[in-house]
Amino acid sequence: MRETTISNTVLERLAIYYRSLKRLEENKVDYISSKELGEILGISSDQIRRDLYDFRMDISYYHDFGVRGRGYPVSYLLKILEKSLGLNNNVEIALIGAGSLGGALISYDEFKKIGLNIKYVFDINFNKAIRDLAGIEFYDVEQIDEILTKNQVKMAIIAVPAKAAQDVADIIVEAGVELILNFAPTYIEVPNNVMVRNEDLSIGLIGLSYYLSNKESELTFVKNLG
Amino acid sequence: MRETTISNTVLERLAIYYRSLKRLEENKVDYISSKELGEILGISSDQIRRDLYDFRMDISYYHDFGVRGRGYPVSYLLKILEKSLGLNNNVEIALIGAGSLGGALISYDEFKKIGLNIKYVFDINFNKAIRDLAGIEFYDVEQIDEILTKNQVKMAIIAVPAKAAQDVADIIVEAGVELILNFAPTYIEVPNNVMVRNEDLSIGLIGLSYYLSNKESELTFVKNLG
DNA sequence: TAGATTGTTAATCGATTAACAATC
DNA sequence: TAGATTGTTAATCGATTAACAATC
Repeated sequence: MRETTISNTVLERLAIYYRSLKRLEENKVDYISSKELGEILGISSDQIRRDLYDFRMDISYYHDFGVRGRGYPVSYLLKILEKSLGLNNNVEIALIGAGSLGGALISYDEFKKIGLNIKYVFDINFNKAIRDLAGIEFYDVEQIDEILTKNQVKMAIIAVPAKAAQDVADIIVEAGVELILNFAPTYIEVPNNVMVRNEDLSIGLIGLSYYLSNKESELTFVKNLG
Repeated sequence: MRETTISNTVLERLAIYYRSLKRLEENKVDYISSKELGEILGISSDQIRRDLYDFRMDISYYHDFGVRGRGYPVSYLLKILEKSLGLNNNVEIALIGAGSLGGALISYDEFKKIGLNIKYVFDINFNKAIRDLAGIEFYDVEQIDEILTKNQVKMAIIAVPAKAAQDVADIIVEAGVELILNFAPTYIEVPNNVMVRNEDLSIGLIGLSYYLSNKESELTFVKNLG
C-alpha cells in the first residue's frame, strides 16, 4: 500500500468536511470560510485550514483550495475530496451478519448516499425479514469465498457476534477482502495488507458512563459540603 | 464537572481493557501481563502500562495495580475499572428514534452486559414491531420531557435522522439529560454542562474507501509499469 | 484601498515510545 | 538467586494552536 502521510485523525475530519460540503452544495452555497464551516462543525478554523493544507500536500495538489478573502469554493473542494476519498464510485460491499445490527446497516442511508453499496449479504440464517430488499443479494455463509472471489469484492463489514468475528475475518481475507469495517466488539487479527477499522458501539457509551459517575460523585461531594 | 486529567483516547482504551479483562475473568485467568493483554488487543505493552498508570494517577489510587514479575490480577483490576467507569450500576438510558438503527441498539447485548440499560424509547411512530420487548417502555416523542424529568434520566441515545437531531437534543437537554450518544450524522450544539459523543457509522467506511482508492491507483500504477 | 481570509511557518501542547531501576 | 514484569521518568514523535505575511 502506498505510504500516505495523512493521519487517521485528519482523514476522519476530511470525511466530516466532505459530508458538510455536500449539504452546503445542495443548499446552493458557493463559498464557505473555514470560520463558518468550523462553527457548523464545532471545529476550529485553524484546524480546518491546517487539515486541508495537509491533505493538499498529501495528494500533491498544485493549486490552492481556497480563495483568500472569500473562503473555499464549495463545489470545487467537494469534487476534490470526493475523488481522493474514492466516493461515489459505486463500491460494492459485502456484509457478513444480517442480525438486527446488520439489518440496520443495510437500510442505513448514509452509506448509499456516498456510493458505498452493501450488495452481498451473508448469514447462517436464511429466514430473515430483511431478505426481500431491492438490490441486495442474500447468501449463506458457506458461499462467501465463491461469491466474493468471483465478484472481486474488496470491502466488507463484519456484523456477527464477537466469538464468530475472527473466523469470518479469516474467510473473507482468504476470499480477497482487503478492507474491513468491524462491528464485532473484539480485536481481529489480519495479514499486513489488510486494513481493519473497529466500529465499537459500546466504547462511546462507556466513556459517557465514566463522566456520569464522576458527575455524580461530584454532586455527592457538594451535598456533603452543604 | 470535575476536571479529569484523563484523555478521551486513554478512556477509550480503558473501556477496551475492561471488556477484555471481563472475558479473561470468565475464563478463570488470574493474572495477565501487559505483554499478553497487548497481544490480545493489538496494543503495545508500553501503552497499556502507561494508560493504567495515568488512570491510577487520575483516580488517586494508592496501591499498585500490578504485581512485578507476574502481571495484573484480573479480578482486582476489573473491579477497579468497573467502579471508576461507573459500570454495572444499572444506569437507565433513553433512546430517541426506534427505526432500524434504534431497534438494533435496543437488542444490542453489549450495552446490557455492562449495566447500561435502554429503558425508555421514544419515536414519532407507535406502530413498530420492536414495541413488545420486555423491560422497555415505549412512548411518543411528545412525552420526552415528562418521562425523562420524572425519572431523572441523565443519559440518552439519539438515533433519529440528521435533520431532527438538533431538535431532539434541545428537548432532552431541557428535560435534564447531560450525556448524549449521538448516532445522527450531524453535529449537535449543546450547553457546556452537557457532553456529546458522536458515533458516526459512515466515517469509518469513508476512511476505508480512501485506502481502497489509493490501493487501486497503486495497482494501476504497477500495471502501467509492466 | 480596506477588510477578510487563506496558506504556511513556528510554537506549544499532548500522546506514544524507550528505557531502566525497582521488586515480585 | 535469576527471570520476568511492573512503575515511572525521560526522549521522541505527532497533532493542535498561534501568528502573520500573502493576496483576494
